Amino acid sequence: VASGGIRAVAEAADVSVGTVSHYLNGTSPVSAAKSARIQAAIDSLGFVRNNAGRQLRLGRSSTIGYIAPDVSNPFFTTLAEGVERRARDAGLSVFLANSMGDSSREDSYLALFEEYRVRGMIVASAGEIEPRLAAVRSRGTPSVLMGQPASSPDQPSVSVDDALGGRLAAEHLIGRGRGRIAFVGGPLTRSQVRNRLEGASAAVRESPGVTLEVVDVPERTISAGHAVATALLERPAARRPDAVFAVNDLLAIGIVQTLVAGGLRVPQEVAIVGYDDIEYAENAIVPLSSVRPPQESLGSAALDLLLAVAERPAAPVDTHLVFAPRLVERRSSTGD
Amino acid sequence: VASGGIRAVAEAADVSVGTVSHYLNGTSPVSAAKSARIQAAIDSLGFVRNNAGRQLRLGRSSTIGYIAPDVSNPFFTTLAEGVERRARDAGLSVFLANSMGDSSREDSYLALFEEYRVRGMIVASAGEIEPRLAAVRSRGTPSVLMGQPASSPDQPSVSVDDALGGRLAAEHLIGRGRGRIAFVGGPLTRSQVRNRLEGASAAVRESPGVTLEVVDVPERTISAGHAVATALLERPAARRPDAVFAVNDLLAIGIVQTLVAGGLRVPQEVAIVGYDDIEYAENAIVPLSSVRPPQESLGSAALDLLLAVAERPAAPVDTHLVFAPRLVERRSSTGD
DNA sequence: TTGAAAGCGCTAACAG
DNA sequence: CTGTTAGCGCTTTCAA
Repeated sequence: VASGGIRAVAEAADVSVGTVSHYLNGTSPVSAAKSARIQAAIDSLGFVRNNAGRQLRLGRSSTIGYIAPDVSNPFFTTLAEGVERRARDAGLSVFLANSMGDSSREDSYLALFEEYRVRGMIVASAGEIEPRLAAVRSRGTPSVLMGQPASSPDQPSVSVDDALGGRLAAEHLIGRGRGRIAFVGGPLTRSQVRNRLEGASAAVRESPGVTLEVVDVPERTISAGHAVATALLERPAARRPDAVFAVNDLLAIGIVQTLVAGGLRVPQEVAIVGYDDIEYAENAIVPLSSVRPPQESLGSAALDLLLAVAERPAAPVDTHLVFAPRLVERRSSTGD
Repeated sequence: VASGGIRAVAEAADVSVGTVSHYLNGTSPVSAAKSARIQAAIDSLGFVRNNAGRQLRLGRSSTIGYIAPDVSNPFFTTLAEGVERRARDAGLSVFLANSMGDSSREDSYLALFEEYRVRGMIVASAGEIEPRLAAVRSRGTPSVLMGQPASSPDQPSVSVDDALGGRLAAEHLIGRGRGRIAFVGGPLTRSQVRNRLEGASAAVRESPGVTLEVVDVPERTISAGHAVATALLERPAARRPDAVFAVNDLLAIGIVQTLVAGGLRVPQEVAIVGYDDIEYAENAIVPLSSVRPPQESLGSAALDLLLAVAERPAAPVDTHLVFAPRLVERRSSTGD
């Protein structure tokens, strides 16, 4: 059964509370005899340091908050691992919160972390969150926006060069001789989607004779991919694209599955490139070529940036980090 | 920029700290005039309630901790959603921690949540964690073990009847006329794996003429499934099983993919049943039959149980909840 | 090395 | 309705 705090320990060990604190934190040397007595008291009392008291006194916590829109997307999990690893090195802990893409949940976790006085937050959001982060920042809690470049210079962010990613995908397909490319993705209100399309578009523009068709989809799931591919199969062969660039891997996987099931050969008749390089990409029926953001680096970079701005709020460092993705070539686009 | 606490607000609004506290918590009515002044002060000062002070005073927090071994497994995420939904109804928040299957991380989050004095924890662990939970419990923090039935009567747990799940899968395959079943999974040190096998085994034992082969695998991933299926394809047709029961869906998906790619017809030549019914199961090349635990209920039941034992530590309630899974039939086992 | 004591921000009991 | 006040458990000067 739980018992008193540091005071009870002090009494049981017949020392002062200050000494117990020093023993606990190594703030100042404690004699061997007293150390032993203190430890014995801790064990027999089942003492656990109360973080509320500690944090109240210290004025700050050593926890950072990470808000992800969709914990079930492997992409965000990989990021979280990078964040955690680096946090651990810095002696910090990470609390995860799952906003499920819902902005009211996002808000309530933002508020919760603020009340907990976390050292800072890392926020991956699908929506318009900068104003909220600005408010939080003005009250003293720093944050790093993850996944999209911040528009305000005061808001640190870590993101991926999606236009470059789109360009890499398109250039690769064009380089393999494809001339009728379909871009599958949406909605274009998302900057990530828009930028990937723009990059692909630029590459196509520079290649005479190559066309780019846009297939807008509301969701980026495997089933959405099935639907798109079903429609593609119904077209006469001449009007079908000979290459597909899907805005994420789930879509791409759905497309590949349905095309193959429908008798089309991938990549001979239709080559496919996805985006994110999630674990399932490598293990799809036809291993999927994919644009790969440097997921591990993103997470640790976000934490480093957060620490940097937390130390010196008037940040002289460059606070808008953009990482370059690279293309991972697999059979879905190179196996012919 | 952040500023003082409740006292600064009181001064700015020209009221007492008690009144501010009452305003904040609705503990006692506050006149309209003062309410307005207080709110104005809060806004202009950017005041945010300090949880450390609050919690120190209250003596307990309204947060619960959830430790998952693998946030990227959709199964645990679905559980987490159930937990969160119910927590929200009860006015509680949930902090997620990702142990990545590593028991030292598990330990450090356990300790962290304990220092934070969470109302309780929900712990999904792959390993031997009961002794640790017992220690934590003896110091005053209640917990619910998720995914495996606790062996101690004092440790509340929420789990799935895996033996029943195994039985359902096997009976279904036998009922469809299959006689040579392969159980693919491992390691048998995991109780979940062992129980699923036992259930299947019992069903086979009751069906004369039916055989059950065990294919032990160290991992339960898509690639492990690929490896198993590759080996299966190399066997002469007569020595191949006519049905496969895979201990989870990732394995099953890998197996289906490789078999189909190898020219075998699923389910005509080999029928397949998986376990967990993750989202990808429904969207596999051949939609996968799968044993489905009641994921939504599991999460909310765990939270309810936690609250129940937190209220009355000498629990008269039944603290070992076991849920029955059901079989979801899809084409991989019924499409012939 | 050790002890004594102040005070972090907040809530709730009590008195008005 | 509102103000005063006593701690919640901890760290950290400051002296000894």
